[in-house]
Amino acid sequence: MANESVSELKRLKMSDIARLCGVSTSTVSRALAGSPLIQEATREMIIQIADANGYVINPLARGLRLQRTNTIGVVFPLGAITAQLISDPFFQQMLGHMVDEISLRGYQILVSKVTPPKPGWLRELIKAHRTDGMVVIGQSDQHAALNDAGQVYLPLVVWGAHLPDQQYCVVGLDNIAGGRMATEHLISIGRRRIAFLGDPSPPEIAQRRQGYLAACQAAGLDVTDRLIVPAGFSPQQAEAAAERLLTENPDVDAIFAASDVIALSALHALRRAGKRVPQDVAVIGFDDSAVAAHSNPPLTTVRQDLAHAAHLMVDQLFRRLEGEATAGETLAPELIIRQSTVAP
Amino acid sequence: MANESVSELKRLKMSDIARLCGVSTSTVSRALAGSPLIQEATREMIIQIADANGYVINPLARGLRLQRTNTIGVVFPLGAITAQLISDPFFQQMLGHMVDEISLRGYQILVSKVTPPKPGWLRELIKAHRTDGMVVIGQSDQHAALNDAGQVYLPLVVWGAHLPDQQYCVVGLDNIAGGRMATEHLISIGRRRIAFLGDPSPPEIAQRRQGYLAACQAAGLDVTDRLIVPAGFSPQQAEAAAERLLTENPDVDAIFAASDVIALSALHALRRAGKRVPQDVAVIGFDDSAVAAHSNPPLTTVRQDLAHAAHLMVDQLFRRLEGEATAGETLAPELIIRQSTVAP
DNA sequence: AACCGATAGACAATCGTTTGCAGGAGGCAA
DNA sequence: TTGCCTCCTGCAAACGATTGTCTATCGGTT
Repeated sequence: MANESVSELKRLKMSDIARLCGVSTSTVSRALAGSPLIQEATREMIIQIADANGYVINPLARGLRLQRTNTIGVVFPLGAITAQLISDPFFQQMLGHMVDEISLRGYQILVSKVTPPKPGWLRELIKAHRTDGMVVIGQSDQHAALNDAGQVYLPLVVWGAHLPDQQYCVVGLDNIAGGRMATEHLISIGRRRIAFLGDPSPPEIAQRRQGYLAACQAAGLDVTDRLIVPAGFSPQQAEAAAERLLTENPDVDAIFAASDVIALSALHALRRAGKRVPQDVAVIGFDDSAVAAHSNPPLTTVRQDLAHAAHLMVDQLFRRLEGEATAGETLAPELIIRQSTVAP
Repeated sequence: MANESVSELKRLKMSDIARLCGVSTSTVSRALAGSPLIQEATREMIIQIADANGYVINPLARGLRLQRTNTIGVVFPLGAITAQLISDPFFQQMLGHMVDEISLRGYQILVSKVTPPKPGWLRELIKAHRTDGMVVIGQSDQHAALNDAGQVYLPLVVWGAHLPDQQYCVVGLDNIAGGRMATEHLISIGRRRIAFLGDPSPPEIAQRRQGYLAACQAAGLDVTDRLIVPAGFSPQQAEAAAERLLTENPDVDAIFAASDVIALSALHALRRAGKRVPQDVAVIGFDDSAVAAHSNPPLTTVRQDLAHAAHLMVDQLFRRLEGEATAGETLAPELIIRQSTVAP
C-alpha cells in the first residue's frame, strides 16, 4: 500500500495513459474531455485506466494550450498605510467571502497582495495571464492604475468607491450616504460636536468623510479641522489618534469612526479617559464586522453586507468573462443602531 | 495614450522581443534571467526593449518548463460541519497571516477550499503540480488522507493536532494542555459544574475536550455526559447548543467553549437566560480572536498566537522545499484572563 | 469485385518558456 | 596566414496538454 502510494505520486502524463490504453494521446485527451468523437466503450476504458493509475491532468500545460486557467485573481493593493493584510477584519472577511463565492463556481483563487504598488503592477498582473479574471479589493490610491487597465481589460471588477471619471467596473457601497446616515443619526440624538476619525486617503473613507461634512453643514454645525483626525486602521494607530482627539477636544460629544476597528479603539480610549458611552460621547463605527455586535457597549455602525457584495462582484465578473460589459453596482448602507449611541 | 495602452495589452511573447532586438529567443531568455553567458551590453539592451514594450514573462509556460510555479497552495479541508470558510474568524485570520507570510517570500498563494473532501483529494491536488508546496489548515476528519500524502510528498505542512501515528509535518497548539489549562482555571476559581461546548470531530477540539476531562478527573469532579454538548462553529448552532445546555443543566456554573465564537454565543444565551457572567456562570473561550478582548464582559480565553504559527509553518515549508524533513512544532497555549471568569 | 461513405483514431502543430549542445566570430600567438 | 581558444549566440528539443486535418478501416451497396 505504501509502495503503491509512492509509485502513484510519480509524474504520469497523458501519453503514458495513452500507451497503457494502446491508443494515441489525442484519443485520451478527447476521451477525458468527453468529446463525441470518441466511442463510448473506448472512453470508458480510458477513463477507467486513467483513474486506476491516479492520473491527473496537468493544469499548467492545459492552461498554456487553452489560454484559460480556471483561476480568478483576488488582488489587494495595499498602500503604505496598511502593510498587513490582517490588520483589518474587513479584508479578511472579504477574502473569505471571495474564496467561498469563487470556489462555488469551480474556479481556483490566486491571492496577490501588492504592497506597495509599483507603477505597472496591474498591467503586469494582467499580462502574466495566470488568471482568467481579476477582482481588486479596495482602490487604495490606485485609481489611475485601475482606470488604465479597466479600459482595455474586461474581466476586472473592483470593490471600492464610485469615482467620477471611472473607466472600470466598481461594486461598492454608497459611502457618502453611509457617512451622512451615520452623522445624521448622531445629530438626531442631539450631538453637536461630532468628530471624524479616519485616514481619508482611500477614496471609500474620503467619501464617508464627505457625507459627514455634508450632514454637519446641513445641520448648521461648524466643523473645525480639529474635529477631523486622520487615524490609521490598526488598533494601535487608531487608539493614539483617539487619544489625541480627546486631549485636543475635551468637549467632543460624538465620534464617527471610519471603521469598526477604529471605533473599538475609540471606546477603549474613552474608557481610559473616564468618559461614558453613550452618555458623554456617542460612538458610531462602520462595517458591522463581527466585533461590533459583541462589544461593550454594542457598537452602532453602518453595515456593509459583504456576503451580498462578494456575490454581486463574482457574478459580474463571470458575466464579464462571457463578454458582457457589466455596469457595476452601488449598494445601500444600513444603519445598525446599538447601545454605543443610544442607551437601552 | 489610450491607444498605446490597448496595444500594450496584446499578447507579446519572448520571440517578439527577440525579433525586436535582433537576437534569438534563447538570448532574450538568458538575458532576462541574468545569465552570465550574455554580455552586459546585450543584456541591458534587451531588458530596456523588453520593458519599453511592457513585456511580461508568461508564468504558465515558464512553470511548465521549469516544473516550478513559485506558488504555495493553502488548503482548507472543510468537513460537512463547516461548509463556509467565513464561518469562523479563526480560518480568516489564518488565511490572512498565510497570505502575509507567503507573499513576503515572493510566492503566490493559491487557495483551495475542499468541501466535502472526496477520497483522493489531496493526492489530486498534489499531482496537479500547480503549486510547489502546500499548507493544509486544519485536519478536519482527513487524517488518513494527510498520512497517505505526507509519506511521499515532502513540501507539506499541516496546521492541527498532533496525533500518534502521524506521517506528516504538523505545526499546532498543544490542545490538550490548552484544554487542561482552561479547565484548571475554572476549577481554581471554585467552579464545580463545568460544561464543555464544542464539536469534537476535528481532532483539535477532541484534544481540548480531552484536556478538559483530564483536569476534571484530577480535581475529582465527575463529568456527566450531559455537561458535554456538541456545538457547531457557527453562531446560530452554538447559541442553540448553549440554550440546550442551560435548560438541561440549569445549575451549571462554568462553560468552557471550544472557540471564542462559541463562547460569545454562550454569553448571549446566558444573558437571555438572566444569568450573570461571571458571578453565576464563568465563561472561557479558545483562540483569543479579535472579538475576545472587546466583548461584554471581556472574554477569558486560551490564546493561540496565529501570527507566530503562520510564520513557523511557512518557515518549515520553505525548508522542506529545500529538501529538509522538518519535524513540526508544538506551540504552547497561553491563558488570557479577562472578566468573563474573574470579576474586576 | 469495386466503390463509396462514414467514422474512429493517429499525426503533427501549437501554446511560451528554458537549456544542452553546437557553431561562429574575433583575438592572439606562432 | 593558420590554428587555437574564448566568448557569445543560435538551434532545437523538451515541458504536457489540445485540436484541425488526414488516414485507415469497416460495412454496405451495386
